[in-house]
Amino acid sequence: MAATKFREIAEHLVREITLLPPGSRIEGEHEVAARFGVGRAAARAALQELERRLLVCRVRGVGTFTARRIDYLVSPDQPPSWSRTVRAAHSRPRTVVRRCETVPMPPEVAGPLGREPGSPCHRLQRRSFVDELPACWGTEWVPADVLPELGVALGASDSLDRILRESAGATPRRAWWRAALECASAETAAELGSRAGDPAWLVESLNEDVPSGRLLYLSHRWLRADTVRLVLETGGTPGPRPA
Amino acid sequence: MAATKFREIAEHLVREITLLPPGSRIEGEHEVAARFGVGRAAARAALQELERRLLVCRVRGVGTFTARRIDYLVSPDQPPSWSRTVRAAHSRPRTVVRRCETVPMPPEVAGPLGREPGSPCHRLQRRSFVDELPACWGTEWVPADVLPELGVALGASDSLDRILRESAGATPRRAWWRAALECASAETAAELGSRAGDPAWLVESLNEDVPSGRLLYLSHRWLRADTVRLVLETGGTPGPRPA
DNA sequence: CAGTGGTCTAGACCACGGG
DNA sequence: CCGTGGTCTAGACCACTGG
Repeated sequence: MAATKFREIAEHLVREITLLPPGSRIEGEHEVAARFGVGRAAARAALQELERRLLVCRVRGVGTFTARRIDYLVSPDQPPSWSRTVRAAHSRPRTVVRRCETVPMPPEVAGPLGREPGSPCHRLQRRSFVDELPACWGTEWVPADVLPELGVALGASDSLDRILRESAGATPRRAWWRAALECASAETAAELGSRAGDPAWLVESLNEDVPSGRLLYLSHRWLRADTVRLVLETGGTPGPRPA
Repeated sequence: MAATKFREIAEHLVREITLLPPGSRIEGEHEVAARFGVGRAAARAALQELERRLLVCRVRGVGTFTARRIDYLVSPDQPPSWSRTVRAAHSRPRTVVRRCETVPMPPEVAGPLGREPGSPCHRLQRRSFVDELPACWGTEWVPADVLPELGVALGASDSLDRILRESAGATPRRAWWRAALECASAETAAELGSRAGDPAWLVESLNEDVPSGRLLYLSHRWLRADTVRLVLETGGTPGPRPA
């Protein structure tokens, strides 16, 4: 099966590390090379193989660690909330506001949101973390009529979902979304703390208030594929539905 | 920006190959090493960087070529047809039946399809190609009451969508689906002609007949991420909808 | 058969992060 | 400062593909 040295080493290491909890430190390149009696290139190839399979995370100057990766379910049935989704995966969420400014709504945003182009709108740029590791970055467009004092509310909570529930009396839900896996541009990679060309999700979503159907905000976010295992699902359950 | 040799070479090559049509042959490792006056490891790293960004495709014993990658839109508004979707991307589709047998419907299939467990059902295993490159593999479960003679119909056409339209008088549409990006198991990778651990999409979908709402079949397919750029979208247009 | 990418050695120097 | 992973050389042999 694995006729090469580095694959045999990789298979050996897989069996060892699958037992360990996420974030555990494992052997580095030099140690693997010494333990298996191979050159550093072979040891390196083995660890890169594990990295490619998203089983380990390697950081220069620090070491090699078993991967932390969370499941992130995007569905109309799930609330569009970073903090809730991350906590559901037993990890710690955090979101940091990078910019929040009120601007005239651009036409490409006004169209989906059903507002007048040029009407006042909050442009919110944020980064989100899983266990303090950068995982998500993007922009939300919130019409001012939804919540005039968004900037003030962000001082009290970093969850947009929570703010809209508590300060705007809304119940957000994903009304429409689109997702694709891309290769990160240099700019996107910089925000995500990854490298240009690394795989990243682009998730666009339009969110509405459940009871009223009023459109609340438009979201445009990048997620690191090595940190977030995205699962995308249409609403409802797979099965016979009423006519 | 790119302080290393291999990144500079990679950037240089990116500018050259973005002008070329897909499938064009480009320089190999030895040529790149000679042209840029570096060792083979640096040349190799540069070409691997392009491969990681899905810009080139490398085959041992053959050479390095600019990538062919098609857009594959999964949406309730798009027909669930491999051949239609691939042709829409200006490529040649082909599907090969590996197995087609009539079996009692397993419970996990009967549930979503709203049939009795154990009722007769076609279990259809197929591989699909883009421009003769393996790209997709999976299973479809078609209740026998939808089309008793599925095996016969497959002799005339390799498109399940077309068969259902012409022989069963149905208009298939995706009623529900779920998608996630996984690392291929050894078995899946073998069917896709890729390597274990390579990224692959798992797309499950439940398809119905548009006018009647009758559930037609359940699909469970793997797609090579380096061949298919999957875009997943909910139905409808992003914008204000009628109440 | 010649040419391709895949693997591997035995070195070397470097950039980075933490104590 | 030391250890980490990142880069790189100059070789070598191999497996695979195509003509």
